[in-house]
Amino acid sequence: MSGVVVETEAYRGLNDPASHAYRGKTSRNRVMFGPAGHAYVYFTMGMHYCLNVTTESDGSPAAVLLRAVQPTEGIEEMAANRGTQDKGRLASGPGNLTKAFKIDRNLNGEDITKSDSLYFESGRAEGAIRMSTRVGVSHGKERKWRYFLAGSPYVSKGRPS
DNA sequence: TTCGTGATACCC
DNA sequence: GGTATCACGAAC
Repeated sequence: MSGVVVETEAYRGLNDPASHAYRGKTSRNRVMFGPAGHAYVYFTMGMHYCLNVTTESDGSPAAVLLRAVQPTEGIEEMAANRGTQDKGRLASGPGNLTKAFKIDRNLNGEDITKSDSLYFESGRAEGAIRMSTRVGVSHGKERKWRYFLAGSPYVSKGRPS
């Protein structure tokens, strides 16, 4: 299975009230404090996993949340995982994304620079990248740290310009 | 719009 | 020990 990332959000620990790392290191967010290039997978809202990739150096908590992916390979498998045929929504939203790709806590802390099961390739989607405020965040709205591919049907619902 | 859902973190 | 909060999604 693979796809093109079309929507992300940035979280930078200290001084970012929306970040899990804002209140310091905990057992849950510890991988955010580690070196860059690791997967941070957490369970939230009682039913959703979210996939992040850590950035910055060891001791500096920061991560990028992957919010939406445009599926390219393994679409049938993702559809089966999601229980829907709606191609435009297979991975549109953090919870949907992890479900489509079967991502769970087994991948928490995975080194994506070495892993065979989860990794990224360089490249860039066609189209304009736009920024907006992050979704579902009550504080820190002055930071427009949500990035998405303009006009893509694969980004999650609610597309402020 | 509303409601389900459960881990986490923080308050006793 | 209890409980308020939450980087959400699906159904209505």
